[in-house]
Amino acid sequence: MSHKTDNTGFFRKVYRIVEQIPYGKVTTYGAIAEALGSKGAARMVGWALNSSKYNLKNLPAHRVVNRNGLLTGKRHFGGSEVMKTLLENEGLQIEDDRIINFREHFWKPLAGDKL
DNA sequence: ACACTGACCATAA
DNA sequence: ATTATGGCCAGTG
Repeated sequence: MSHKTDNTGFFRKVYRIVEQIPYGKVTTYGAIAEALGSKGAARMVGWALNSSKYNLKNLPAHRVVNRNGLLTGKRHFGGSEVMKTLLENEGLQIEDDRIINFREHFWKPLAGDKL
């Protein structure tokens, strides 16, 4: 993995969207990939966020969950409850690694922004 | 250059 | 309901 700060292309676009997720809102890997024009590249979004922990530590990566509102990335936040706690601090309710009323807190990335 | 992996997703059986 | 499969594409060995 690259521990550099020179993120190019796809990764940079992912970061650009993630940093726009409003406080208390969440979005999904697939939605980000779709906004980027690569619908099937949802897996790469997670991969980009994985790298982000070496580059951009302020990135609100905890606001990205899978399409079911499941905290699938929790194991990459160090402790097992870290991601959950971060979200709860933003007013979300989580039960069994799933965001309650996920749809109401979902934020759709703006597909139009050029990045 | 090739094979495999991955914080995913949609579809099919 | 669950499992299997293909796609997506950057990174790594």
